Amino acid sequence: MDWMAELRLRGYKATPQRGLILRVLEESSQHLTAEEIGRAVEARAVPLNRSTVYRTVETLAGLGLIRATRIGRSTHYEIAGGEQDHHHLVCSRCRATVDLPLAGASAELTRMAEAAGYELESVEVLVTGICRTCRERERTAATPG
Amino acid sequence: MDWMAELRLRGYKATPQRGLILRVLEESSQHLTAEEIGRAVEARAVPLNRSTVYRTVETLAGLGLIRATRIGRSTHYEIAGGEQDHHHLVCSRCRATVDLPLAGASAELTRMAEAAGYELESVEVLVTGICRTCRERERTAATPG
DNA sequence: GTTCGTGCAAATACTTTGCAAGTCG
DNA sequence: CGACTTGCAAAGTATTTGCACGAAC
Repeated sequence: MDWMAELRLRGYKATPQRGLILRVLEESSQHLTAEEIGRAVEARAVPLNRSTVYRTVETLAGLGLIRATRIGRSTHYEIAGGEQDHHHLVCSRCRATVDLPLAGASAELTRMAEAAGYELESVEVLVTGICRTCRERERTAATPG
Repeated sequence: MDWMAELRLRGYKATPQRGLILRVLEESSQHLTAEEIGRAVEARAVPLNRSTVYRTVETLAGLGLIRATRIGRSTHYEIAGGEQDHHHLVCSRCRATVDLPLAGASAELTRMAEAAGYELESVEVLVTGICRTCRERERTAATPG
């Protein structure tokens, strides 16, 4: 995706910072925090202020180019690729996260929201559990010996 | 519910602070933040340090007596009454929150989590929308004249 | 009397804001 | 050139921690 062109097309300035943040998110295919985005961009030898990260992700989320998700105490960002209705399964120990492709999950939710008089905006499903790795680590640690 | 007895029964000290926090949550039937809990207790003329609130809600959540939910940037707490599987519909404007009784929502999620190698712990569904009041206020505000 | 819990103060993590300087179109 | 962006520094909000005193059992 040519992010620079996309930004200009929408009437936003195509700055190197915006391009880098989008590229980093695109290549990571992960949910990154503002801090992680900053470090990833800086790994490319481009200094990037955290305020800029925060302001940029807000702008990009507003444009629908990226999606924000609160996990634990920080907000994580990811490229708003194809599947709109995917959610997150997070390990409560190590924070490892996998996506849950929850295709039709919001159908009933929409109905319920409308019944409550709300105009639906977003559905965020956050499932927590313990991943296999952490479970095995804990089992091993618990083994007497 | 006799919270003091419940606490002692489980081997925890039954302090007035714990009792008050539980009572406040029970009576509010709302999702309160740590700050709101503190203010509500203090409204009963009992000073209550915020650290104590945070430590207490963590303890009580660990005991399963209350439930924690992240809404926006702060964590909200509520009495862990009957319906385990209820979730939240929040107005993105005024933060008004209603419960969504999502009975069987986690059945499929459990299956998916297990398929991913996770042992399920919790399912949190956070739906945002615009409540009727806010929509009407905005419509009125937008009316030319 | 011991152990656990609380208050206080300071620290931490995450995020937001005001303002001057810099860049894009 | 002018509007939009960035960097910097400082502030703000939410939460956590160390420690000494105090309360519950």
